[in-house]
Amino acid sequence: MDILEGLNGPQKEAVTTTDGPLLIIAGAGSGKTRVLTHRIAYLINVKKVSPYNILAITFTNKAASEMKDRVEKLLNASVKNMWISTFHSACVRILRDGAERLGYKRSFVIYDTSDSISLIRSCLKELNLDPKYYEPKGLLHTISRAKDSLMDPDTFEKETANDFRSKNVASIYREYQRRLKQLNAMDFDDLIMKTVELFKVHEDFLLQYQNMFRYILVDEYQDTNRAQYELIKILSKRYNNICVVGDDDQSIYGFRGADIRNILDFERDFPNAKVIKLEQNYRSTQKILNAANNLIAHNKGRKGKKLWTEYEGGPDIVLYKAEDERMEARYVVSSIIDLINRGYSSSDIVILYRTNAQSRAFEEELAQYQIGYRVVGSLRFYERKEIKDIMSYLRVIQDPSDEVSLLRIINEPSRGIGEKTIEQLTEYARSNGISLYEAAKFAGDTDLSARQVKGVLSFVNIMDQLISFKDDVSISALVELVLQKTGYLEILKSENTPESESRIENLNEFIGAAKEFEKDNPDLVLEDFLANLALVSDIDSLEDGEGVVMMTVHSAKGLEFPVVFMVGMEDGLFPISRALDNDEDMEEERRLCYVAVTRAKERLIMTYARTRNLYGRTMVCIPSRFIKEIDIPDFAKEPFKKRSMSVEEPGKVASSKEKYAVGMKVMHKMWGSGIIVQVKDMGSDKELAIVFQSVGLKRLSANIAPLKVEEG
DNA sequence: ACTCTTGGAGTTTTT
DNA sequence: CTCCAAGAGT
Repeated sequence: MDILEGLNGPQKEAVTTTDGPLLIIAGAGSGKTRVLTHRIAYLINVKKVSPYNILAITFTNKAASEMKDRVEKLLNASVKNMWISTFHSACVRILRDGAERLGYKRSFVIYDTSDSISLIRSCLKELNLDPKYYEPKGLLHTISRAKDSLMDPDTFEKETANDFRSKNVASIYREYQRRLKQLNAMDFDDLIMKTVELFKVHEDFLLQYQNMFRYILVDEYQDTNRAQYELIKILSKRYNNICVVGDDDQSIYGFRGADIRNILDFERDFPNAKVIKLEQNYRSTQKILNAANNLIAHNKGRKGKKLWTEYEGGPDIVLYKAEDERMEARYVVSSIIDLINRGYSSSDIVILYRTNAQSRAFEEELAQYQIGYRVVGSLRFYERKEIKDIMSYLRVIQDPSDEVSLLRIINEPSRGIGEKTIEQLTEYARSNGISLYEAAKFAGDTDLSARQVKGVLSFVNIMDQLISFKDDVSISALVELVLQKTGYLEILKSENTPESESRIENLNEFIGAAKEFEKDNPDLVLEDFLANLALVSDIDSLEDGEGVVMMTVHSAKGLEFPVVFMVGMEDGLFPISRALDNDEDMEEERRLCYVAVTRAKERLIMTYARTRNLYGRTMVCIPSRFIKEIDIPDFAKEPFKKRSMSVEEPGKVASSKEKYAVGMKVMHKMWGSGIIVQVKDMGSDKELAIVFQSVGLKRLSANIAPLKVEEG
């Protein structure tokens, strides 16, 4: 098979220019992933490069596994051991190899954001600083940015202002790093920073990896931060075969430390670099691309490119002015009903907003008309309490000296171990130079009351038992044992609320993830599972399914939909108020808007409201400046039938897989649990009458209502 | 140690 | 308005 078949001119050139620095500017929908995967295949099949000499880096696990799949298909061979991974996973792999040179144990644990925040809280306590004036979240952000720029605490102290507060922030950073090392832990930013440090200090170690990674590819280069830039710069220095792919117009993570200068200055940083632009778009109509091109032309800090397509036709872009946010939601939902009547599937449609809080009005309106929907990413899987709890249990089983995790679960579920008890145990641990967990074992020797000792020992007993099971049972079985022995599951079951049910569901999903991990990696153990888990967080990322999709513009990056609604197009909301008086922020907002526009394949509908309730006050809004900037004569006035709320022809709507019957218990997304009291046959659909605990009797369509049948 | 009340804040978030 | 976190009260 010819690897170059079906590629356009610039794409071909991007695939075959294998040696030397190469920057590929890949516009939205220009076949970027295609180029990357074909390039890897070309290196291996045509250039006879060993797969082990290639390092391909992406930003998300999803992107990495997608790339792996596609390369495997192209090569018709497994690439399981190839280095196609995220920055973070690649660094973990390197650090497991070299952490000992930095004074960490090979088995270091990875802290996620909330672990880091708890640790900062504990540092503040240690330093006697008030969390009111030193907000842990803000501190983590500051520290994180420092690490993104490769500033250690000493450099940080020198580089920042010489005032009292900054000095304290520097000492918090120093204390935080000291504690992390003591706990044998690294946070997300350490993974990159420490890898760079390792390479800078140990030349032999660096040489080994430089020789290994003779060809380096980086995806989403516009989103790299300083540390990531240094990492690839240092790794590619010997062979100089560095290919980066990105779109400066889609850099939207500046607030997380992404530095757009990395892509803008690539040619300066890597002399003799070749630049290839991919401007032909295979996704959207020309009308949508015109809007995108017009908008982004208002940015100054960019390389400049113009997307084009062979698809000239397409419907006009729609602009709708609503009286307020409720009317906005009504218009959007009535348009959705109309589109479904015309044959679109609900899953073809996405509602994009700037802030998560905006989803509410649309959820309510969609639920009212029984249209299924999915909200993406407001609360992520690994941030849920029950998942954090089970993860903490597993971490303590793996390493009882992991104090942050221990503190999280020592009284979860409640066993009467309160603040006082923990304080005394910590004191005992300090004065005897032992870990908190060991101190708990000796609870009987402390001056705790009999009741306190009982609680602590019952916890230690359960944990010791679980630890003894660790090496003998599978990971998923261990998870189930934890849930059972600690009584965690039982307590959730007895609560019997929609909330507890969903927690149980999440825990089952977690067990499922553990089983999958065992299947994919039969030779790996709990330690590996935990390391993997800290980095794989988007278990509930968008899967194929039915229902209108709702998400922030940020989470929409990389996705495409036939129909895109961009809502809340008002100055102060999008662009967000904080960007109004800052040119740099405004340009990032504009790029964000560009990302939103370029998600649309066929139809783009923008809406704004004249007034909007914000924090209980009614605000008068002005239309987003981006609407003017898009400046196209193609805006249609009233393209949809006004408020046609009835669905005469269901069109291509969700088919109900479940069979409903009177007496069944069901769960509704909005209204919680209810019981079916009547089922009416309506041809291809069924009308269900359901009595909900929360709202009483409702009549819903079986085909489109977001319902789940409860067991039993 | 748990529950209720009050107050303060309220973008985005691939790892 | 509405969600959380910290403080007071039981």
